[in-house]
Amino acid sequence: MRVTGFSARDKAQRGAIATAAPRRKEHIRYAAVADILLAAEAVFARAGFSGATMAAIAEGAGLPKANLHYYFRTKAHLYRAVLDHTLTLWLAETDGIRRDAHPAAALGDYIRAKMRLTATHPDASRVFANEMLHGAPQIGGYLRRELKALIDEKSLVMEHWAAQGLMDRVDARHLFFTIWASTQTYADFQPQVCAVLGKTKITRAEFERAAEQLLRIVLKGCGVRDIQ
Amino acid sequence: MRVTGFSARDKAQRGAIATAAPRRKEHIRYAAVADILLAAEAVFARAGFSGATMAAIAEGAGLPKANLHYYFRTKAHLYRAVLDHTLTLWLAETDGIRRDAHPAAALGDYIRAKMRLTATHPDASRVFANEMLHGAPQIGGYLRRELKALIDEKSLVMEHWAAQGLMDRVDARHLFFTIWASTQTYADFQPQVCAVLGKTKITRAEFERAAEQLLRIVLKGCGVRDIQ
DNA sequence: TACAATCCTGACCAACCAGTCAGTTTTGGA
DNA sequence: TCCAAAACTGACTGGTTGGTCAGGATTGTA
Repeated sequence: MRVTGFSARDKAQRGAIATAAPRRKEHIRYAAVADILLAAEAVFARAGFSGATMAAIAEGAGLPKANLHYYFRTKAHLYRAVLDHTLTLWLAETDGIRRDAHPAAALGDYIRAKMRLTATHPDASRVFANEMLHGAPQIGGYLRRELKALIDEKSLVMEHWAAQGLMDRVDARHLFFTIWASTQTYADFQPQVCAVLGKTKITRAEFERAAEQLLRIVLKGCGVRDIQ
Repeated sequence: MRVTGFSARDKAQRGAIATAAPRRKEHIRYAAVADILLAAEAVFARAGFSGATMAAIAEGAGLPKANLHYYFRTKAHLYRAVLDHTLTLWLAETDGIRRDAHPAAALGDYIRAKMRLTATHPDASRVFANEMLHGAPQIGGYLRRELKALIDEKSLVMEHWAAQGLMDRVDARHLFFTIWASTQTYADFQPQVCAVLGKTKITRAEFERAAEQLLRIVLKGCGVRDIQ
């Protein structure tokens, strides 16, 4: 997913995204780019854009710093590539929310999927959160276009469900904010969660526990009827 | 509230906190420190610790940079002062959650208060979020001590309410995570909220709308009985 | 008014860091 | 094996920024 409309001619982007291209040493590029993106995600997640250093990312990827600049011209280019990668994860999982589904199943699956995503990709969540906190300079346009359109559409679905008597009439937009915030907090605010739970890490079981309670509260709170 | 245990002898701290002290030019110091903290909060909120520059804060406060260093020895000291200031806001508002209150009123008031705090102090929320994202290096101890103790206590209150049949048996810790996340998201993820709502800023009315829906979903979702 | 404590500031410096570049090594097709 | 494209790298640079400092200005009390 390209959301930034940035540097279509960037070497690394081309290598990472184009699938049909002159074969040759593509696997080298592909592997290097993957390593760099992985290391960059971790560093950007913890330090934000300004706090991250190319040296730290290079060390994480096990490469000399100059090599990063061979694949990604600037730190900003690398950051945008990480963001793009992150956003591909974000929009997914809403497919189940459609008119012909039952809200209990659709919303339940969505919440579970969101929580699973948070558990498996916490750094992606943190990169996204950092970008938000800084005013979303890179992805503002994407949010106003693609995301807004998606949620507008899902709002209609929920209105339809309400009209059918399958659930209460709720503001779908604010409901999404609640679900997003309540799941992502387990990545973004992990230190707080761990501190309050008295643990050093959030276990798989704890994630499931969190998902089940959130799901129960949201479904019951929105008056979602059980599947008959 | 001093949570960092840092530099008790720091001039600015002493000036800003001690109330009984040799009178003299204290008002000058007090006013300057207040200006600096205000400007610093705004800059740290948007840029994080690394992205914030002393020059930007100085400009925001209308002071030369060297003057900042007169009141706060280092950027780190200033940051901790801002965090301390932020945390005084955080722990408040839970007073209403006690055994002899009714959960409908207590939880309702708490959610409204949290949302109001988010609306009036968005930058405080963002500074806090930044600190979390960076692994809470400064306030980890505070979270593990004061915050954990507080939530442990509130958990007992909710268990009591459940035993009385006033609400369902829920995991109070995860419920707090949900409430915190769902309110603070309107500050921390403001760009996303604005984008989805198709607005440029979140109005007072929209905040109330958000609070009321969250409150309704949480209370109904937790099976809180209406006040008879 | 004297004067000491406090407040204020321009100019400067050392550290850090993104980005460059010239030159070397590796790769794989012909 | 040859060779051109691609991959790689150590060393360097210019700009930014946190922090210092010497000295000047204000303040309020005695």
